[in-house]
Amino acid sequence: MNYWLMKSEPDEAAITDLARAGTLPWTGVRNYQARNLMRDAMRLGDGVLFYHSSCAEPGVAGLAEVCSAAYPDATQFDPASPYFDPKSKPDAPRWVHVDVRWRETTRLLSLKEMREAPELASMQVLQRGSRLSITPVTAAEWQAVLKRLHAA
DNA sequence: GCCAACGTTGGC
DNA sequence: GCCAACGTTGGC
Repeated sequence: MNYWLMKSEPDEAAITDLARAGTLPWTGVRNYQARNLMRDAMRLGDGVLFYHSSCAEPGVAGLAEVCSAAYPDATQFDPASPYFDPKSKPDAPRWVHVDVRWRETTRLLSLKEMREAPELASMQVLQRGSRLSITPVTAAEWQAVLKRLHAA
């Protein structure tokens, strides 16, 4: 069992959208490191911290889980999509993604609170210059986040 | 394979 | 809108 933090812009997909849909394909990843994590390291049932980014209140907004293996991202072949990649060919898809399933909509654990929490200081998403949209989370960090989320 | 130029991310 | 940090591109 592994744990991850996955960033989503709430304008595109907020935790409320995931709660409504049940599951969502994690489309639009166009970074090789993040793709490789989905393709090579994620397993069914892995825990996901659903993080809202590029918004007024960035932070962890809920919990989800990986519910599919990696498969080709259809948006890469769609010229009308902002994620269209003309260099990617259907017989050799460049971009893949997993599906995630909603588990829980939590209170917002803000980026500010995360930065102020000593037990979360090791989280990759908090490191200087970290931009990766998908980052691994240790079991200890996962437990620490859950403890905070479920505290008063 | 180097690396300068350019593009993107994402908090502020 | 700014800008630091990092990724990608493409000429050589």
